[in-house]
This record gives sequence, C-alpha cells and structure tokens, in this order.
Amino acid sequence: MASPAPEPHRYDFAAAEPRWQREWAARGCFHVADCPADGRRKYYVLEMFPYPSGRIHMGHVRNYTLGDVVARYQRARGAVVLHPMGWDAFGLPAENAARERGIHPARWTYDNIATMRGELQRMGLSLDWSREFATCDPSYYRHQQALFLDFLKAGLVERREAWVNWDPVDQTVLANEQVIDGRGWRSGAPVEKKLLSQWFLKITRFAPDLLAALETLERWPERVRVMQEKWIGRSEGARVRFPLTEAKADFAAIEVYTTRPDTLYGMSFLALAPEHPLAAALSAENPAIAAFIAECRRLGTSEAVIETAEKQGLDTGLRVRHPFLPDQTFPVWIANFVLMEYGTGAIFGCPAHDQRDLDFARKYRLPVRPVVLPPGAEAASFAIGDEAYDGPGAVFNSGFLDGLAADAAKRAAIEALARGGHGEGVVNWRLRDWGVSRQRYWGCPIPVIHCEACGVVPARDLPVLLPEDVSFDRPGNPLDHHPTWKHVPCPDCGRPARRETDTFDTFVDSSWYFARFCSPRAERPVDPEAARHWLPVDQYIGGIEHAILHLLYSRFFTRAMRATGHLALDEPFAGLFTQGMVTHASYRGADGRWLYPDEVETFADGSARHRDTGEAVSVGRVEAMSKSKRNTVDPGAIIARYGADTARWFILADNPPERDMEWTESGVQGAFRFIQRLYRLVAEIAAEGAAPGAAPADLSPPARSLRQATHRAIAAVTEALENFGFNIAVARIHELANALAETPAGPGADLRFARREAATILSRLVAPMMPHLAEELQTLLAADALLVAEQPWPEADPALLIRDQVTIAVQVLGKLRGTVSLPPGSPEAEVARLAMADPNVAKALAGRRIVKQIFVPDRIINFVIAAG
RNA sequence: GCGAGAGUGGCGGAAUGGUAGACGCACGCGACUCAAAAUCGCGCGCCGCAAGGCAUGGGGGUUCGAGUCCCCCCUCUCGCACCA
Repeated sequence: MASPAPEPHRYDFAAAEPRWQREWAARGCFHVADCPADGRRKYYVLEMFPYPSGRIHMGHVRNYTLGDVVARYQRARGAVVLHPMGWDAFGLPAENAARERGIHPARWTYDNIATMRGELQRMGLSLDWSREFATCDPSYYRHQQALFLDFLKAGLVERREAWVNWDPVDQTVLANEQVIDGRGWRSGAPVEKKLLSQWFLKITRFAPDLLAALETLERWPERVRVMQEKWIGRSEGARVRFPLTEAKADFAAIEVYTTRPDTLYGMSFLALAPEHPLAAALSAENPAIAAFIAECRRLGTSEAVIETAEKQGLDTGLRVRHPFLPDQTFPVWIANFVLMEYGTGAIFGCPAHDQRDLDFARKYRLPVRPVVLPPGAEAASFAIGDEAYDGPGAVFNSGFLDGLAADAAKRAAIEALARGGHGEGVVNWRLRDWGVSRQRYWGCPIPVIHCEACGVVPARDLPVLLPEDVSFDRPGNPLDHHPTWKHVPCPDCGRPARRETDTFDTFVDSSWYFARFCSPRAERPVDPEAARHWLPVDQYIGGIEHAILHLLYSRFFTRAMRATGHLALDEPFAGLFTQGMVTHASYRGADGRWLYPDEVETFADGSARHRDTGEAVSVGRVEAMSKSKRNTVDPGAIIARYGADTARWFILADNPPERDMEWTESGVQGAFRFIQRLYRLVAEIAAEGAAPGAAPADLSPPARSLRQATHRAIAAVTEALENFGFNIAVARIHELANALAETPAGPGADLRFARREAATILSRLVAPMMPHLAEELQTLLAADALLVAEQPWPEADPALLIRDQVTIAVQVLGKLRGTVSLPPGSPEAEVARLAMADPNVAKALAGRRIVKQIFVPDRIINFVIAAG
C-alpha cells in the first residue's frame, strides 16, 4: 500500500510529526534540571529501558506510549516531569554478534543504539534526551564499580565458592535458562557442574525488610507483591541436630531444618541431599553411594526430568539418635528429592504428615506413624493411606506433646530441643544471595585485584576499563585470554598481581539506573540533592517478566545504597504498572512454513491467502509476537505508513493496558481514520472564523448541549487518565467528537463559541495520546504563543456537568417497564406520578397493589407489587 | 499440586448493587461516484411478524433489584512448583 497522498483537508502526518518533534526539542519542552528551583510538584515517570538489540518492537512501542501519556498528562497538570531514557547495553548478544560477524561488541551496541534512538524519537516521546546514557558507557559503569567497592567495604559483598553450569566447549558459565535438556544452548555439549569462586551480593541480609516493605507498596500490582513474597520465602521452624550413632568424616550429628517440630515423634528416617557434604564424604569410600549420587546429578540438570522423577533413595547404613526418643535410632538415607539449596540440605522424614515423605516411605517400606489426629478421628483407628495428613489436629503418640494443638506443640517441642541442646527455633528464608560473577567480556569489570600476598584488593583509579583489543576466536572469556590486561601490580604492595576477569551480571547495571537518571552527569553515582528531589520514581512501567528479579534487585540496591550513604530512600518505585504483551495472529503456508503478516491477505470470512502466490494460508493462534513465528509487525513500517500518532492511538484504544492486546491491521486503520476525521472536523470549525472570547450568556439548546458534552468529556477523560483507563479515555473522546459532528454550525455566536470550544478541548484531551495531532489542531484553530505541550490541562466547569434532564428507569418488581425524563433532583412523588402515567408501566401495575416503592434519586424507581 | 487473574454480542471491550452491551472493529443496507476508495446516513446480542421473552461460563443464595456481593462447580491464562 502506498502512503496516503496529502490532500487539502487531509492531515499530512509525514510532514507534521517531524516538524513538531523538532519544535519540542528546539523549545526544550521536556528538559528538566537535576535540582529544579521552582516549587512545583515533581513527577518521575520511568519506563523500563530497552536492551539495544537492533530495532524496537511493538512491546517497546506499547511500553513507551503508556509512559508518555502519563508524562504528558502530568506535565499538563502542572508537575515538573522527569522522563528519561537510556540503554541496558551490556550483555551476551553483543558478544555473539562479535563471534558470528566479527563486529566489536561496542560497535554493534552503539550502532544499535543510534538506530533505536531514531526510532524512539520518531514516536514523539516527551523524553529529556539530555539525560541519556548507556550502561556500557565508562561514565556510567565507573560509578557502578565505586558502588561495588563501597558495598564491599560495608560487608555487603562476599566471595565464595558456588556451583555453576559450565559449558566445556564454550568454556563459559551458563545461566539456568541457557541450559536446555542438560546441554549448552550454543554448543550442545553436556553441561557440567563446576565449583567456582564467585562474587555474591548479600541480598539475604535485607530479606526481612524486603519482605516487610512489600506492604507499603500500595501502588504495585498485588500479584507482583505476592510473587516477591514467595520468592523471599520466609518460614518459621526449628533446626534440629540428630547425633550419629557413630561419627563419620567430621560429622558427629546431622542438622535438619523443619517447619513441623510438632511431628518429631512421627519420624521414620532422615534423608540427605545428594550434594550434602556428608554424602560426598561417604561416596569416597562407598562406590554404590558414589554411583547413586552421580545418577542424581545426571538427572538433576533437566527440569522436565525433575518434574516426573520418581523419588529415589539409598540407605547409607548410618543411623541417628532421636532427641526425644533416646533409645531409638533411625536410618540415614540419601534421597533425590532433598534440596541442598534449601534449609540445611537434610530433612527428617515424617511420612504420616508429609506427602513427599509418605511417597518415599511407601516405596522403601519405611514405617508410617501418625502423630496428629484430625478433629473427630479416633486415635485407635486412625490410619494413613496414600495421602499424608497435613491439616490441623491434636498431637498424639508423642510423649510430652500429647494433646497439644499444632502451634502449642511446636512451641513446646522447640523449648525442649533448646533445653536439651538438640536444636532451636529459627526463621528460614528461601532467598539466596545474588551471584553476580559472569565469565564474559561485554559487562562491567568487577573492580578488584587478586594479590598473592594481600588477597583481594580494591582497584584504584576507577573506572577499570574494558580493553578494546579483544579476540573472540577462542572459546572462553576474552578478558582472561587477553595478553596483558589482567597483569597489574598490586595497588597495596606493588608486586605482580592479576585483575579479576569476571564481569557483573547485567542485572546489576539495571538495578540503579533509575537513580542515576536524577543526575546523570554527576561526579559520583548519585547527587544527593537531585536524588532527594526526584526519588522515588512515581510511576514505573514495564513488563511483568521482571516481576521478581529486576524489581527485587533494584529494591536491594536501594537498601545497599542507603546503607553506604548514597541514597536516603526506602523504596525505589512508588507506583508500578505492568503492561500486557502485544500479540498477533500467526500464519502458515501449505508447506507449514511461517509467513509474515505482510505476505498474507485476509478476508472477511476469516480465510487467508498468500498475497503473491494465492496459495491458501492457515490462520493460527493469536500469540505473543516472536521472530520464530514470524507474527511480528515492524513499528518503523507502521510509523512510516500511518504515523506515530496512529500507532499510539491504536495501542491505547484497543483494550486495557494491563491485558495482552492483539495488533490488527483493521484496528490501525480505524485509528488512522479517526485522526483524519478529527482533523477534518477541526479544520471545518477553523474555517468558520472567529468566535466570541467568552461564552455568550444565552445558549440555544444545541449549543448548551454541546458545551455540556465538552465539559463532561473533560471530567471523564481526566478520571480515565488518572486510573490508567486509556481505552476509556479514547471512548470518551470519540463521544465528544461525535457530539461535535452532530452539532451543525448555526448562525448564532453561541454555536460558534460552543463548537470552537469543543474543538479546542478536543485538541487538549488528545494531546497526551496523540501529541503531534494536538499541535496541528491547535495551529488550525489559532496561532498560539504556547504549544499544546506547554498548555495546562483543561478544567471542567461544574455548572456544565449538571444535566438539564435525567432519564430515570421505571421498574415493576425489578423488571424494566419504561423510563421517564425529568430535571435532576425531582421528588419521589413527582417521579412516581409520571412513571405510573407510562402506558407500559400502567399495564404492568393494572389491578395490583403496590406494596413498596424503592426510589433512588435521578436513577430508578421500582414498584414492588403484591403477589397474585 | 499451590497461588493469582480472567470468562459479557462475530471481535476488542464498557458498566459507584440501580436502563447490560458505552466506545470502537467487523458486517449489512443506503447516499455520493461512470466505478472504486474515501466520506456521510441508517441498522447491528439472541429468539420472535409482533407483543414479548431470553441473555454477562454453569448451579444455588442474599436483595425491591446482581455482570457486580456470598457459596459450590467448570474452563482458560499466567506465575511458582519435591522449599521439608
């Protein structure tokens, strides 16, 4: 399809949009100071910054449109709005490009940024581009290195050994999602578990506060808070030590974590995780144990296997004593379902009251001893079948705990454990410390130096810059291979030492960018005054996929930066909005290959053909846009063909922003038609000539009605925008446009005024959503010293929000039988009189006695009649 | 399995316990046109000629009145998933 040719009375978006973008930039409409001097209200709106992958996609368009509406609306409402943009620019794709195409990661990244910046600018976003930065800029990451060293000094960083997924071919660490069916996603080689020294940020130190403060995040989606709460995973229980009958390899006892100390008397076995140190020690002298552990490790890498894996175990032959039953001993097993990462990596098995333990006990014929009696059950006859009982009840078969309810029994058991030195009550957390070491080139260097004599020494002279002359023709970390880079003298003793060659997880980069935007050129990570002024972010907008990691890491960084004196802030994001995905129908040709929407012509009956070959095309599911399904639509092409305002308007109009939206060609065209219609409407009014400056005192009914519609629209659109109801705002704007189109020009000044007022208000109301069109409409109506982008938000006149007549529903026995029209505030008797005069109502009431009359002023009157 | 959310016309969706389906898309008819596009007008939940009846996943309940509140069930989506 060719671009629509400009015609008279046709909006030429292709000329107008760049013109207004230049005008906004020239006038610095969206520029704000780090520390604004005036006393106006501040508002910080931030969208999750993009990874510079090459081109923007529709998800970006949706995200940044939503944020821009908020920013422009808040600006019109009188706030000084901080609305910045930058680039989450470190990461693996840049290294892949280097390997595959021989382009340096920096070159690839900055080229992509240039392309994508242009695309975002063509969207007409009201961004303060003077604040732009990329996380791969040394001027950004030097401050990140400084923060890390401050965290190190404050004891918020730890170096320790940890298991990683190791790809032996690529010689690199893999993230969990890069391991597919136990193999590296690039090399296809079986992944190995390897123990490496890694840097950890001690997020667990803040676990209690990260959990407790979730409650203060009132403007966060409930489900995000729930997801974080589960991720942090607080539980209360007890640590219990079971002495071994015979000490083994430094172990005199095995420590277990349990949330059910009330069921200790129901113990039937103890189980270790295959990775438990004691298991490792045993495997050294017992080949059967070694083989079993190896088998668990082999199966352990694939999630699909874990889901279906049967419980398996091996009796080690060791036995432990029970703290409450000194004359009994229990077997120690190694079991594949016990997790080393949680608790102590060992459990006590109580099959009667834990399904997993029961499954295990049945398989290996271990005893099942009930110790909690469900209400109403008989102690003598109660037995466990195939289902463990984890409900409430009274403890029995349990010595001194008999008769107690669960909570009391837990307290009593913990007390007894403590008294006997066998254990204590503890709070346990699921949250792990955050491993931030990555064996990669394209990331922020971790600024430490390893010295044989002095140990870990913080680097001086930040930034520690990435070397530019690196080669990607060998597997592994190019920093490690670099001939000279890592060899440096120790800053403390001056002897030869070596740099840390690991770089930071890119989640580190995005954990504090929101703060850097307040003072992006400051000589320290954040300027305290700027941070105090702008933070927290008033509205953060992005995808739900970041519900846990990114948002939790940012919350951790806020606390760590507070602890090191960089911020005085509790929470980074006061408001969070998570948008839905952009979806599209998918198409497949006769041979099953995926087709791009551009290649397909669709028909009203739902069928589709190939545009060129005419072959039948099957229309598949509507699903998230993805390159592999080819159901993507390029924002650049849409903007070139229809303009940015069309894309923005369609995105906002289609459905509520938190839901997935379906991108359709007809929807885009509908948005395009509405823009043209508005333009024609306003152009026509502009041609009518000047209107009175103030509203004439006497308004004819159509003029009055139009003015009321105008002011109702102001009130309704305002309310909708306040609540992220953009689709509702669009509907109300359509209504006003319809009302205006239906009110023809008349000879009187009153109509001229009302029509011009409606047109002017329309231009203001659409401005946050279609900013270019708004400027163009205002230009049609009058030359104004101020751009729409500089105009205040319109205010509704309360007098015009009152209706002359209201329609009141008339019900008989709850069923609608008619309506009556009356001035608002009409008394009940008057409404009832008129209602009963309605023939339809009269018919329904004929011969019946009215028992009761329900009246809701201005809304409804309901006659309740006697039965029969 | 656990948790969260959602089921309303052909479609996206609207609706402080008070006229269900606003607004849009699609579709149909008409006007304009040589014609098409664009535009404008009318129609458009289902059944029915009509009167009217039936309709918000299904079933029950509260209420003068339920899409909305309560209980049970079904389906779908998204998280988490052997967390002791």
